[in-house]
Amino acid sequence: MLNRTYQWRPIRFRLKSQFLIPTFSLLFTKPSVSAANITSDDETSDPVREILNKASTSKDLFGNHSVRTLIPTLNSLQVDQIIGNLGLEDPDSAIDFFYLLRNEYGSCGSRVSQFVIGHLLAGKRRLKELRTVLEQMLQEEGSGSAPSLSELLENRFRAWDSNDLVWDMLAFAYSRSEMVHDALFVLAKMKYFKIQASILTYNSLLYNLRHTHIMWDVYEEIKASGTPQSAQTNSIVIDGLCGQSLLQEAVAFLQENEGKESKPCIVSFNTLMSRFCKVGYIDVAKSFFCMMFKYGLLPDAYSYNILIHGLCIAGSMEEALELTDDMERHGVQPDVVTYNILAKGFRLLGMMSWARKIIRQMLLKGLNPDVVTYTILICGHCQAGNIEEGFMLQEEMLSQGFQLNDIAYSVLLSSLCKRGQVGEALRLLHEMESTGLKPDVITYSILIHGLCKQGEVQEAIQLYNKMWLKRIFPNSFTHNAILLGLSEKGTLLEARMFFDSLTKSNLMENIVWFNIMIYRYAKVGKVREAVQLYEQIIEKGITPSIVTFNSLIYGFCKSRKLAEARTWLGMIKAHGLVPTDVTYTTLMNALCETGNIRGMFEVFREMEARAVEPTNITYTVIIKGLCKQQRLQESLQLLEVMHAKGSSPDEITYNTLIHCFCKARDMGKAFQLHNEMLLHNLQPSPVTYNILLNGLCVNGDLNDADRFFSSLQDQNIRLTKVAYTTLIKAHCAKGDVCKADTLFRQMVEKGFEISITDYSAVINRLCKKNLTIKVKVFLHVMLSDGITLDQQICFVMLNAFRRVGDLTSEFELLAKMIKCGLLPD
DNA sequence: CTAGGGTTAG
Repeated sequence: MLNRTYQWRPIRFRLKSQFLIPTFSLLFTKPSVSAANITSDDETSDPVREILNKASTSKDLFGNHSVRTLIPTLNSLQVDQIIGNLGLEDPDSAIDFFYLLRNEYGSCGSRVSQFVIGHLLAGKRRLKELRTVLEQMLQEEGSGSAPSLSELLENRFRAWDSNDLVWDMLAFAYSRSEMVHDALFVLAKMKYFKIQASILTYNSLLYNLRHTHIMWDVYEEIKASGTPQSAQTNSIVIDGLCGQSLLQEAVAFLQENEGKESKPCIVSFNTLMSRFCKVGYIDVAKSFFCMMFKYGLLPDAYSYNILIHGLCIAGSMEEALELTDDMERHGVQPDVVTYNILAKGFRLLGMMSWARKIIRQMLLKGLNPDVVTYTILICGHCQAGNIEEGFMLQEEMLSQGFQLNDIAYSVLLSSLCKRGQVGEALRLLHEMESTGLKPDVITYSILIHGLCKQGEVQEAIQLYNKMWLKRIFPNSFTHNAILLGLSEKGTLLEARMFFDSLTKSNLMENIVWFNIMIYRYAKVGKVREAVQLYEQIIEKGITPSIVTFNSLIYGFCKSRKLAEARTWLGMIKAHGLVPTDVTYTTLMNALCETGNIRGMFEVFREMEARAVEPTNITYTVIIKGLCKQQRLQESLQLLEVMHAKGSSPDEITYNTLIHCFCKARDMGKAFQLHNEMLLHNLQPSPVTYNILLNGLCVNGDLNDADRFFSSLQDQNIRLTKVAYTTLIKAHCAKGDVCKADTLFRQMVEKGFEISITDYSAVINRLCKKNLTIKVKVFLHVMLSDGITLDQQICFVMLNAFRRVGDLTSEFELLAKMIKCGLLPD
């Protein structure tokens, strides 16, 4: 007590303050807090004296009306004076006064007052409150404040009772607020004053530093300081080691340190199991689960949930359900998390009816769905393409008093983007922002990817820049999207430049960037460049993925180097990877294209032998192969197989078959297949119509083709340029130039871009029929369209003019050709 | 220490 009053003595403080007012006033407002005790009355302002008087006479200080009216008039100095005095006389009242100020007037007094209260709380071992007071202080001070706060504690409070405890709590609060450097500064000060830090403080610091090697310094210091370790200490180290991908070391650490001094800790085991599940070693996790029993530990709900989660992610739902039963048998009740994990497992497998069954079970248990439950359901519906159901669930959530979080919004955004409704997605982003949610790097990446997929790379880059402005930093996913957009929309060179800048500026290079580039090179037939990138991957020690190899194989197939493509199939196995449905389908497609149907079936048999499930694309390729051999009945049978297997044929499957029947001059069956598409809710594409139109032109009456074409136009069905050129060519060939002319004009009016090929197609056919007058008309239109001639079409026309004896036109054309440099002389 | 969101290939 004496010591305490000594520090509070106004004499020393006043002396100092007389010289230091300018700087000190910042921290201490004005001289002594306890001045009221000692100094003459005129130095103590009236409200302070009045409140202190009331405090000594009345029991219920704060129920007193006149005190209540005085409080709002107090300034910071006066608050310090009251707290300082009350603190000496009546700590409880001081604390009450402090809370009253904070809760009802939103003021916390100066740092001095806060530290006074801190010491009083520490003295009464009200540690949680002490932590709150300090954490609030640190929120306001921010990082880098440790030196000034330490100085205050050192100069003004060192001799106070419980001062050691406040120091420790200050370090702890800094650590919890993730101001690690400040925490270390305070710890250093404490070491200097020989104040022992508590294990809680050490653990918190250890936790914050667990992903760095400094973790060991803290750990060594804990040992050196002789502070008794808590059960938590070791599990933090274990988690840290796992986080640094040192799983072996983590296990070794557990074996060395657990169960020797104290009972081993469940948390350590849980941490290890969770980490091993995450990297796919579920069997290892299971063995830890069993080991717990040997150590005399009973797994808790976390242990079960972690293992159930691991099983669900691996798709072993049966085992996951068994373990859930086990859990109940051992008297550990499955909780909301357990059911959410199971529901997610079924969702991942696309088994939404089972997921709903799980949720029903949960409801029967009297557990209420939470935001995560709803998010899983929304995700499941969206995944199945039913966004509308997703939005209905959003409504339900809101009516249940849940607010959608950023993850639920991301799920909805992502499925809108996948459907190509990026505009809708952007609208949803605004809705999200208006509810106060902050889109994060994932949300932005989804949108950027959506925009890039739609070819709106400029907009994507704008969003990318906006993200930077909001200090949300793009990650490799974001860059994937931009690279993808550039490679699809821009030139290959542009994409390569962006790719090079990515690989140069990023320490962690991403296999997906390489895969995107390799695929692009493969697609345009630049296998050499693709292989060069593959060599770079190997040189840099990056692990290639199955996509890398599939893209390379695709490249060799595109360049008709099938033997090499097969060699690369061997490389997949050499790298410990497994060929996928894409691998085999790519090869099968290439063999089919070259007419090697036997080879195609050989690959298919290998695929079956390796138990790789064929997809609808695989079946479509086989159908294409069968069609090539005119095995029409078999291809129709395969279509039935697809329906039966639930491997739904898509629009391309039908287009393949329709094309095949058109070629076989069976237009009836072709149209029947078209109707079947509609029955299966498959929207025929412009390609479907081109195939049918061409079929009618080649096999049937041109009038049928015309009628079909107009009916499509009447229904406002989207058609491509090919539909027009198909009909135009047919009319040219049959000699109805008038009709061809009309269609050509229509095509131009629709805004399609017309090239020399389109004119050449018409002119070629007209020339064949010696319809040179019409040729001249088309030539004129073409030239006025700004299209330049090429040598090939000129010679065709010259020959035609010569045949019909139109010398004038022949010379005119020759003159034009010389002007364009199409003739040597 | 457990549950919910984003990437490349035919």
